[in-house]
Amino acid sequence: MDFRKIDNLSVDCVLLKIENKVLKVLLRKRNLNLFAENLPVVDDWVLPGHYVLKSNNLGETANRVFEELTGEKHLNKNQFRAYGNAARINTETDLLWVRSRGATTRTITVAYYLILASNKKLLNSSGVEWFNIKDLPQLGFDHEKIITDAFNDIKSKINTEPLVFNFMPVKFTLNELQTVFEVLLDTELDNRNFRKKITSKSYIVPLEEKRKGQSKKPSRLYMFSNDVYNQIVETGYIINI
Amino acid sequence: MDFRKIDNLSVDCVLLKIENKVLKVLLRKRNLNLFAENLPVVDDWVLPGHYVLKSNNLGETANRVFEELTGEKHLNKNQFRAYGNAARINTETDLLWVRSRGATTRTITVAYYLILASNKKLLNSSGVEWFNIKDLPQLGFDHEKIITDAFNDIKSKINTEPLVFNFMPVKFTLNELQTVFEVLLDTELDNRNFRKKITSKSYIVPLEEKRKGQSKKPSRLYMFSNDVYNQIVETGYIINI
DNA sequence: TCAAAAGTGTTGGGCCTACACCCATGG
DNA sequence: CCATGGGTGTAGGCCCAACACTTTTGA
Repeated sequence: MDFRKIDNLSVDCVLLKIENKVLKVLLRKRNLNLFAENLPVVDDWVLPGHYVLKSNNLGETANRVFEELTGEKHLNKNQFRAYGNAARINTETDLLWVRSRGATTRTITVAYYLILASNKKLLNSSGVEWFNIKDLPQLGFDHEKIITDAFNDIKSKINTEPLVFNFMPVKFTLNELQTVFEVLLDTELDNRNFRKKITSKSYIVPLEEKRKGQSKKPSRLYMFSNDVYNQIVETGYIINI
Repeated sequence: MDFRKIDNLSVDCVLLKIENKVLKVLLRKRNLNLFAENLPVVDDWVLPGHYVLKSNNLGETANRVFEELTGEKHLNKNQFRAYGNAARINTETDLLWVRSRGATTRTITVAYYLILASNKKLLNSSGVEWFNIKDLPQLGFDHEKIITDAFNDIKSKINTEPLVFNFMPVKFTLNELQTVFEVLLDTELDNRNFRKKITSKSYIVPLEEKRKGQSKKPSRLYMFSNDVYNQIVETGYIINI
């Protein structure tokens, strides 16, 4: 195992979750005081990421970012684009920051998005915060574009890949699932029609269990079965909202 | 302009075209004789690519590969994935090859696909050859996987993005377009239904012109209008074969 | 005149949309 | 007993798939 980092290669992660009908991105505070006067020279937000170690794969690097934040392994992660323009790092603050890290100013970053279920909590949330994707703070580098690209990729895949279920806890209600679609697509859906479509899919399995307490009337729980989905997908079946 | 290359970063290009109802990939002969006996140590095929120069963007590097082969600029190109596993270069031949080039054995490659119209000819085709994507020769590195990934990406986008038209000359007949869909999706389509769908799209514009000579009966030519498409796309319109 | 590809319409069924009220429970 | 979110059925229309023959020309 070689723990030295490749000084021009990093992985950035767009962690996403839906909470209270809002799509949120996790950002890390970037802060650097160069002068005694305590004037922050760099004071904005960036995506969580890591330089890639000599012995690590790209995906392993994304896993590591995720583990440090959540304490958990194994996750759906999607690589969606690499960013490596020569002038990608060009503002004074970005250059300052990169140099302070002993990295090169021509850094390639490979971007992943990782979707968290709404009930997941972060293990370590110091220096890190969830932001509404429609109301982002000042971001460093080209990270605003990276977030936009991630969101667009997700939207483009939502009808053909079972991505949505990553936003869900293992057991979920149909109304919760509908909300996820509505938030991601930014529309309203007809509840009766939605239920018909969803319950017609063999890979969305109704459980005996009902959830009590959340609302007045108990609601039936469903789960997504990857096993069943993988059988079906061969014949071109998709979710079509 | 800094012409030194970044020794751990390359761009590989999957050039694709459809010819005689066959989807073809362009490969470059890889050949290296290390010993006087003239035994070829490396003798297989790889994707055309380049190391990235310090002053070049990733996309510019893809453009350069394309220009050297076709003599033309400006092209639709799609970045679809980066490959950077630590053990990505691991066979004896691949290691030998990379070292002979003075590059590092931990190289990240960013992959693009570029689609050529069926009537386009290569400017410089020495050391390079078109192969049926279903019948590839011995390939170096992980280039077989890269080609598979490219193909899957195209298939996944074919119904939602106007990718197919890149396989077409500017002016084309409906039957030619149908063939492209059939080759890419590996199915047969009903000619009457296909024509109805296609001619219902305002961005596929019939021309006055007819093509003579190719077949007995002259056939009407159509063109794809990006202008019109861009207007329409906002309202969620797509090609739906 | 015939071979070869271009081009053309209709019908039945399935699927999708639109739409309003009752149910089960907690407070 | 009432407030709250959970849950249900139908009818009309649109779209899609299935299907076979005529047209135009070159040879």
